[in-house]
Amino acid sequence: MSLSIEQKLNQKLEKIFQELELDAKFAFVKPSDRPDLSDFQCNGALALAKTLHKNPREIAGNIAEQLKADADIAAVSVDGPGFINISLQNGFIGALADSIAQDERFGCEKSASPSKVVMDFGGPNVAKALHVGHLRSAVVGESIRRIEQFVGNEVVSDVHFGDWGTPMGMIIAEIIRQDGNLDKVETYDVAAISAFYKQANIRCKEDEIAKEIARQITADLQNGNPEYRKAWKYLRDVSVADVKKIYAELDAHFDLWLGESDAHAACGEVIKLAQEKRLSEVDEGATIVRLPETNKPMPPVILVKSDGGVGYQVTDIATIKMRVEDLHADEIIYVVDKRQTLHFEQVFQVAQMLGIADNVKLTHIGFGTVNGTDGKPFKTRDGGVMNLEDLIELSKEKVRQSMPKPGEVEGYGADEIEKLVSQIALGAIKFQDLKNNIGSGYVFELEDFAKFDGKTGPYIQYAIARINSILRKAKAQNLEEGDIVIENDDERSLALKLLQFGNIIFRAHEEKEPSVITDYAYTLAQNFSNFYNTCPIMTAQTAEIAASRLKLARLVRDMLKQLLYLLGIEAPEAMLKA
RNA sequence: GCGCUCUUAGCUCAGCCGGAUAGAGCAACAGCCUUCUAAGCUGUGGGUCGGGCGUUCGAAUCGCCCAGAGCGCGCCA
Repeated sequence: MSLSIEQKLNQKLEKIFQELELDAKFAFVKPSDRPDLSDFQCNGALALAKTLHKNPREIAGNIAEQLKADADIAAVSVDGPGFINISLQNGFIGALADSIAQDERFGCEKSASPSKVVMDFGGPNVAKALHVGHLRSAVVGESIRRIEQFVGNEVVSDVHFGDWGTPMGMIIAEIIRQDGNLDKVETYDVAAISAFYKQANIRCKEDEIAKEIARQITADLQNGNPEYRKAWKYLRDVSVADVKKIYAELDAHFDLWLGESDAHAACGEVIKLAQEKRLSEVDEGATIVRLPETNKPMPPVILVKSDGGVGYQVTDIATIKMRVEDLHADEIIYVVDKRQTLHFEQVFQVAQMLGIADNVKLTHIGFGTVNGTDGKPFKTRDGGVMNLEDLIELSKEKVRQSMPKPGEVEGYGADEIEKLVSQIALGAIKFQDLKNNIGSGYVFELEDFAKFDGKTGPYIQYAIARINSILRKAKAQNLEEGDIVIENDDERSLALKLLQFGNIIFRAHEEKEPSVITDYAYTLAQNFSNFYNTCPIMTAQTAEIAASRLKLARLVRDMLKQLLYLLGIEAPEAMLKA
């Protein structure tokens, strides 16, 4: 199994650092900031100079001297205050590229000690259509799920449906208010249920009494009222069915479709445990757990509300308990809005106090909100939030306009065209979201989700489609792959880029940051575009060059497809243009 | 009030456990299709990295102060 090129160079450096009795912590390279001077650089000498009180150039010189002896390295120089610039032999680059070209993991090893990771993302609610706010959780969550899986972890994803809170009581109350009873509940579809919820929402905002009724119904529902339970089950089932459709379209995969309600029994255990450990107390009618005061405001966690119902703090704690006991999770990753940071800090802390999270790593990946141009969470002109389905359709329509009509291109009927439209539109939407750092929110520009130029999903899909086209032609002419030979700059930088794959995956996994992959996929596709323009394959000067370039192109195609897969994006075989 | 996050090109964002000339996309302008898909490529212009002080041989990056923005702070989720 081969290593990424950085790992290879790091190993060489580590050996030298050890021989020179230098701290190997600084024995690492990064792609050069000055590509005009070198392929990679090591700044270790600068860092070491501080602690050793030595001249950085002298330290760098000693390291460089040793590196020069390495046959894989073409040139080493010490520049500026003590940068070590390293350039590689073309033969070395070609050989490494050859080795990853025959490996479906491109030289990226799986984790030696895989762990069981439970992922919690999606977080849809009963009776609420998914809107743009749900896009990030689904898209980011799915990407991280695939990255974790790729590095070798066993991942179980759970949608964690919002089906146990006050909104449930609000809907039921509203239906009773309008119908007099719950007899007609099972005749309502999602749209009707959603309409009830909207009306309930307005009513409860204006009317304290209505709110009180809703709260009481919620508590009764949770505590087992059979009539409410029956209606609730129907509402929940209808909502789940609806939401499944859109997650399927987004290609977000959930192994479990559990909700807050599934933690209800465990909630009781958590409450009991807290009492036994004397961690809970009753305050203003509610059962709470107080948290140690720090410089941060830490409001107490409410286990049981004063009306006897449970809120999402307990259900989340109880869910941790279940995930540890039933699923044997080593790590639980939550991909949830950044605004929930305090909530998760509280929940994690109580889980630890209760001793139910002793052997599990709890991670909240808080993503920034999708904002409007005013910097506030995105709203449509009428003040509502944009439906996810509407957003997707909008992007699709834009793609459709640039497409040939069904039948115009051989082999592309209505179904094939529509499939293509969907792949491209969703590629654009997901990439648009994923290219932003998770933590920082981004401004939602409607047009951006229907843009296909520049740093976009379709740009990468297009690169793949062009390579596919070459591969078809090569096959027709019986051109076969041969050893990779680096004979010009564009081939060289493309190959060097390809060799970073393992390192990129490692970073994306470590930082839980899909934008590391979008960046890499984009620059790789960019490197390929240069190669495409300057390095003809079918009309290359010699058969050897053609064979080498063919392998490079195929490798780029396979890698880009893999990268897109890790982003949850499909790669069409071809891209058609009207 | 307390706490968290943020302020980089006209716009949207990278870069941030200190290092060489601060990058990309979009937008603007100028070029490139008898040659593997122009959803592409090449080039040009565009920045006192919010302001100030400090630490350092060296600061967009670390610390402090100020200004501005967003978010969060017990019975919604």
